[in-house]
Amino acid sequence: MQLDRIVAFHKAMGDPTRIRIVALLANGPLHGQAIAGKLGLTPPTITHHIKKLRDINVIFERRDKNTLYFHLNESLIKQQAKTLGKLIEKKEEEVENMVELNIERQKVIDNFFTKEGKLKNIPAQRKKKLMVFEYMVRGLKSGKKYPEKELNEYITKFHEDYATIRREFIINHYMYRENGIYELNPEEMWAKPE
Amino acid sequence: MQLDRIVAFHKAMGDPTRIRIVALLANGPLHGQAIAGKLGLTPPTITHHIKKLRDINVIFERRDKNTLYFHLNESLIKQQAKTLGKLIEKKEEEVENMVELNIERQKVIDNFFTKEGKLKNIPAQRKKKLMVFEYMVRGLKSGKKYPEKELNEYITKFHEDYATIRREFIINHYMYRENGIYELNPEEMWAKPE
DNA sequence: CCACTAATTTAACATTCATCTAATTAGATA
DNA sequence: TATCTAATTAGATGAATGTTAAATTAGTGG
Repeated sequence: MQLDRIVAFHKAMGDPTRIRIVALLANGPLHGQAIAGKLGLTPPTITHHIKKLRDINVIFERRDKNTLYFHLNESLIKQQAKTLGKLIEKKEEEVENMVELNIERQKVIDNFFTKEGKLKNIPAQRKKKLMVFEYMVRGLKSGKKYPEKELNEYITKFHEDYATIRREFIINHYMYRENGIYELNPEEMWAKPE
Repeated sequence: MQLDRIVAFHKAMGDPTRIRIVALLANGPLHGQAIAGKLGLTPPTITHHIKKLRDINVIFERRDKNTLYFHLNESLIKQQAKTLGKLIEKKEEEVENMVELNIERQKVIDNFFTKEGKLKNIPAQRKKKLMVFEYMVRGLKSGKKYPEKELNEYITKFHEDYATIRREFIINHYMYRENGIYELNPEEMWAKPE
C-alpha cells in the first residue's frame, strides 16, 4: 500500500462532515438531498464531500430515475483499517519491497506504453500483464455503468484489440458484465500477482 | 460516537509527513533531529508534526539527557483501526427495530382502515396517528404541486373530514403550503414518533 | 421539445495548515 | 554560573480547504 493512498484516505476521513456521511451510509444507501437534510447542509456541500469520498473509492453510486443513491464500499474501509494495523508492524525490508515493487511497476508501464499512451503489446508474463491492465483500468470510474460500445472506445485509446482486452478485464475480475453493461469491481476483487 | 476523536485521528494521519514519521517510528524510537534528517525537513517542522501526533496520543516521549526520544503508541493505532471497522457496521438493533416497527405499523393500518381503504377514525394516540397519516401521504407524489381542491379530493377517498386531516399534514410536516398550493416535504422532514 | 428534479459547477469567502527562518527556552554538564 | 545541545515558539507566507448562493448541467417523462 503506497503512501499517497494511505494519506488520501485519512485526509478524506479527517473531516466531521465526511465521517457523518460515512456513518449515515452504513445504515444503507441515501440520495444527496436526504444526506443534506439529515446533516443540515446544502446540496453543493454534499457534492463536494461525496466527490472526495468517491475519489478514494469509499463510496460509489447507483442511479434510480433522477436520483443518485450513494453506497458505502465497506470492504475498502475494512481494508484500510487493516492497512493501518500493518503500518505499525512494518519492518524495513517490507518497506523496501514495497518501494521496489512500485519502481518495478513504473518500469513496466514505461516499457509497454508509448509516450503517447498507446499500449505497444500485451505482455506475455502474467505479472506484467496485470500491471498493464491495472494501469488501464484505473482510468475508469467506479460505480459507472459502461455500455459495451463505450468500453470498447475507452480501450481503443490504448490498443486496437479491444475484444481481447475487454475479455481480460472480466477474466481478471477488474470488471463484471450484466446484460451487456460493464462495471468496475471493487479493487479488492482485482487479480493480483502473488 | 466520539466523532471528534475519530476526526482528529484521521486528520492527524492525513498528512504525508506524519505518516512517514509514524512509519519511521514503527522500527523503533527516534529523536527529533534524526527524524528531521531522515525526512529532509527542519527541526521546527518536526516539532510541529510531533505536537499533532502527540495530541491524539499516537506518540509519547522519553528523555535521555538532552535528547527526547519519540515512541509510537501502537495500541492506540490498533484501537483506532478497530473503531474504523465498527463505524461501518450496521447497527443490528436498528435493523431489528425497523422490522418490528413495520409489523406494528401494518397492524395499525389494518385496524384503522376498512377493507375498502376507508379510514375508520383518526387515532387518538400520536404514534398511531402518525402511522396512519404517513400511510395516506405515501399515495401522493413527491415534487408534485397539489391545488387545495385536488388535495381535498385525495383525502376524501380516505375520510370525509379532509380539513382536519389536511391541517394535520401540515402540522406534522408531511407537506407544506405556498400560495394555496400544497406539496410534499422530503421524507426526512416528516414527523416521526420517537 | 419542454418542464421538472437532482446533482454539479462556479465563484467567492474565511479558515486552516505545512513549512521555513530567526529567536527563545529547557535541560545537562563542566 | 556559563555553555552546549536539542527542542520549542513566534511570525510570515503561500497553498489547501469547507461552505454557500447562484448558475449550469444531466437525466426523466410527458
